[in-house]
Amino acid sequence: MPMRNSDKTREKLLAAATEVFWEQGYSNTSLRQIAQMADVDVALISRYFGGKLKLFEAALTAGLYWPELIDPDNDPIKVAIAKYTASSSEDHKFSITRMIVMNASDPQVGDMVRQTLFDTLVAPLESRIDGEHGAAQLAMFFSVIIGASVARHSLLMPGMAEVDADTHAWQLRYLIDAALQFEISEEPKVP
Amino acid sequence: MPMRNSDKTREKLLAAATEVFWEQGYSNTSLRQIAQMADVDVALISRYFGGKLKLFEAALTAGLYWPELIDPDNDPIKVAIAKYTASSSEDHKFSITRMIVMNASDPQVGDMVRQTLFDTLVAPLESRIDGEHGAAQLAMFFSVIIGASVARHSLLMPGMAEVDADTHAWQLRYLIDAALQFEISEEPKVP
DNA sequence: AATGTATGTCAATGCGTGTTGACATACGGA
DNA sequence: TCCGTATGTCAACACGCATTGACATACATT
Repeated sequence: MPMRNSDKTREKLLAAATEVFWEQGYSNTSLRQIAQMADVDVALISRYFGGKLKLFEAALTAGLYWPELIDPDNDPIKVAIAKYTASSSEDHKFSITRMIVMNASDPQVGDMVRQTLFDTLVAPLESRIDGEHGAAQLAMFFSVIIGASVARHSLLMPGMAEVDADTHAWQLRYLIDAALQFEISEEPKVP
Repeated sequence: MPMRNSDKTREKLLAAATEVFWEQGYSNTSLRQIAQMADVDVALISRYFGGKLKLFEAALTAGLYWPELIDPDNDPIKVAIAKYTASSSEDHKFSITRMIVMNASDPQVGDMVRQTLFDTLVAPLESRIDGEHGAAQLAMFFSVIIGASVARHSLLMPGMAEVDADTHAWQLRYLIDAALQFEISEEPKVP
């Protein structure tokens, strides 16, 4: 009793793929699992998307919440910080972590994930940063976000995983602030 | 022409397993690959180690370079920082990143990886840290190391991946210094 | 030298995977 | 109403995987 709406089928598949790919990574996810979750036959995935890799590619961009954080009309760094550390934090909390997980989970998709990360996150901010140590500050900015996100949500590091969202936001903004004030000094500050 | 030295065989298997597990993670590594690298029959793995999971468990502790960083006779934080950011940096550079990769590569081994991470890294420092914000500082300390390591070695973030070791060490020590000076203030510092 | 055990070799098994093709059915246009 | 195409269903394939058991060989002990 097939009803003629392949678009709906495609949407269901993409939705299921986005959810499970972002949660489990690439190689730990099977097409049968996605198909079952979408209540669709497995064969239709290869038919409609052309294979697992293509489906992953579609799910990668579909599940990316970060573009909302980039506001080209304002100072991008500040907007990103404000939005990330504010209410959106818990909504987007997995976005970075999942990105890391997906990048790490399979070398086959590593380049793809990294490229998407750069295009949607780093590049928009890169042209706006200035100053002598702008590049380093930007890298350290992301480094801090990545570390905090992984420590909190993936590694469940004590002192960071169990605290409430506000406390974590404070920790995060403190580190971000430090990262953005970085400049190379004569000697490292830690003995 | 089997020669009677099963210990040697076990060592070769463990060495190969350590190398490839730490590089590729759990589920992306096959026992056949390990066996081929060690020039040993696949069946001996299950015989000697009792399965893939047990072999991974052995390789996990065997490949951990971090215990060297913990010196119980001195201030552990400072020793860890000094050793990590100094010459050992490039030797151990992958240790943290690989830990993330292995943690992410398979949910089956996530708990094991995390437990090992805590037992060998966090716990030894945890009892030594003091002050009101000691726990948060420790978490942020690791958070910074994780973020910098992943950004530099796994995500290849521009501004952090292509710089030389000394420059990266400076960035790292700067962030560590900031993390250890953290205390909750009235208002976040970043507008 | 004979024997039993430790060690290594090989094949087979069962399972899950992504992908493909043959077939069936419902729909839209003639 | 009839036909061609779009959509869905099902089975099978070829592959790689971890694991197991039967068999062969080298060694240590007697």
